[in-house]
Amino acid sequence: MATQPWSPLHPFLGRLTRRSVLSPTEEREILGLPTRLMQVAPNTDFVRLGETTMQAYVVLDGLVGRFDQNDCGGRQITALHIPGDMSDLQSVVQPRASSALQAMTTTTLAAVPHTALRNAAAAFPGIAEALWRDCSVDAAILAQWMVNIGRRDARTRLAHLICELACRFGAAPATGQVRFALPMTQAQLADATGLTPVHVNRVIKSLKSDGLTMRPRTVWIDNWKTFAKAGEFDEEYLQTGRGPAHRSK
Amino acid sequence: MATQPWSPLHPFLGRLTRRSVLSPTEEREILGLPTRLMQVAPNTDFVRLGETTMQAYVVLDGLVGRFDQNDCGGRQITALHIPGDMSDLQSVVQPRASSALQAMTTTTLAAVPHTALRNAAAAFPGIAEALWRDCSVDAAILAQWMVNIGRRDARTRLAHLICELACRFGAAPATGQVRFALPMTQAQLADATGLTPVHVNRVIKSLKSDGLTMRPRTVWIDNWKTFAKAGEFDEEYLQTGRGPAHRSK
DNA sequence: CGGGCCGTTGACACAAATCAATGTCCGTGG
DNA sequence: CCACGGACATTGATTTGTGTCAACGGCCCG
Repeated sequence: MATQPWSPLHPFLGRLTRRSVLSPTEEREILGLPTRLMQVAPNTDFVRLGETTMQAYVVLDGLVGRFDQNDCGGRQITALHIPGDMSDLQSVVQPRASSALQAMTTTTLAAVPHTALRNAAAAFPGIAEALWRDCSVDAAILAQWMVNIGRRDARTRLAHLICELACRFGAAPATGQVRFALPMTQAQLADATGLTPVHVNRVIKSLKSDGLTMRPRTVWIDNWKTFAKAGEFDEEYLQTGRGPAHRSK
Repeated sequence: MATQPWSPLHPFLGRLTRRSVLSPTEEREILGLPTRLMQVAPNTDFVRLGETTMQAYVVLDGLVGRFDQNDCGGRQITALHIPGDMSDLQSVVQPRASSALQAMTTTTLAAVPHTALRNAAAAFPGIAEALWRDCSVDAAILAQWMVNIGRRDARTRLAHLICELACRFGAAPATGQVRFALPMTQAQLADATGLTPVHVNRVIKSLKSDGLTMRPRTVWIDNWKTFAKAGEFDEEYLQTGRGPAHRSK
């Protein structure tokens, strides 16, 4: 890997190889995918509902939310994408966007054309499988969010979301203390949890008793184990450990 | 197609080709996949949480639910699979089950080994893409359910679910009247909507004023358009129309 | 005939939404 | 440098949708 060429897609490759086994050729193929870098201002959609896209977007820096709404304008965030994530992977097989993608802070993206991804997937079964697996992990996260929203009270719900983000950001959940940057407003947290901004505020206050401190852009957790229990959190579903090497022969 | 051999997987092929374009060879490949037929009694899990599976299951008859739970035993159904669906497609790339699969009525399944699916996907890029696309539509449905649970009140929520099922069952949403069989108890509807059985009951009664009648195993809707409005339902996300033929060259 | 599952209904409790202010920070422009 | 405005956070009072508890009824099936 010392001789790998530089590519903006390194974080993305890292995300893939954390879960899937790729051959050196396949890794080179990923890093060699054509990209177009772009920067997006906070609170602006870069994919709009119903739009047909020709590319998928790797998040390099910042935070991206997938936004859906009901008919009365109620917003629901159905996914959050952090650096390394391909925020629109499914658009490769489903180019018409069924929800909007919005940068939640100043965000740097690498756009990768669908054609390039599709050709890579067709030529290298290992890549196809890795991409498919990544979609599938996203779906597992979605299912957890559903349990969260459908069957947990506001306190547990918010704690669970924060735990998930702590894990995904790799904020050392082994140690007692956890601290990470989270560039989300309380209103955005409300949109992600199906709550009200006001109630999110109250819940945050209430979670102080479980060792949570939130300042504008940072999260502080006194004791990971305690707090994870408050959020009924079990990181299993994040598939942090790389699955067995399912290589098609 | 008149000369196609008989296969229990015809319904599954139909599901795939409604959304993806497959070559005749690829279609034959799908139909030729090895299967093992099995019948499952009502309310029994055929995939348990945490289990590692070696096959995926096509629903041939009946109804399958994907069950998750919180730590207090609250159940949440995160997906429903009707005949033609591959109920566990993601297990191909993620064999460790992150939720349980339960037959909700007497259900007939066709088990297809992962190895066969993976080999087919590796040999035929069109098949890989079709499978990937199907996973992706499931994810879109999941996202809609999240909006449903997170941002709609109980009435709208239940109406939306019923509309979705009506569409997926192909219950002629063009005409005014709709009628279809739905083998779910009110408690199961509650698990799917994040509500309480008692409240589901009340909401059903309330939805009578929008032309809904539910008898034990059948749903009756007087006027589809009226009722769809009550459920804020727009079938777009079900991807009923087949997407453009994204064939990798 | 009896027992269990499911649907139905009522009274009541409570979590979260709603409404409405006020406070704090921060960038911008006078 | 200070005044202003806007975005966010915070707090209180009040309402309401949904959950909870408990009982009863119908129906099927053994």
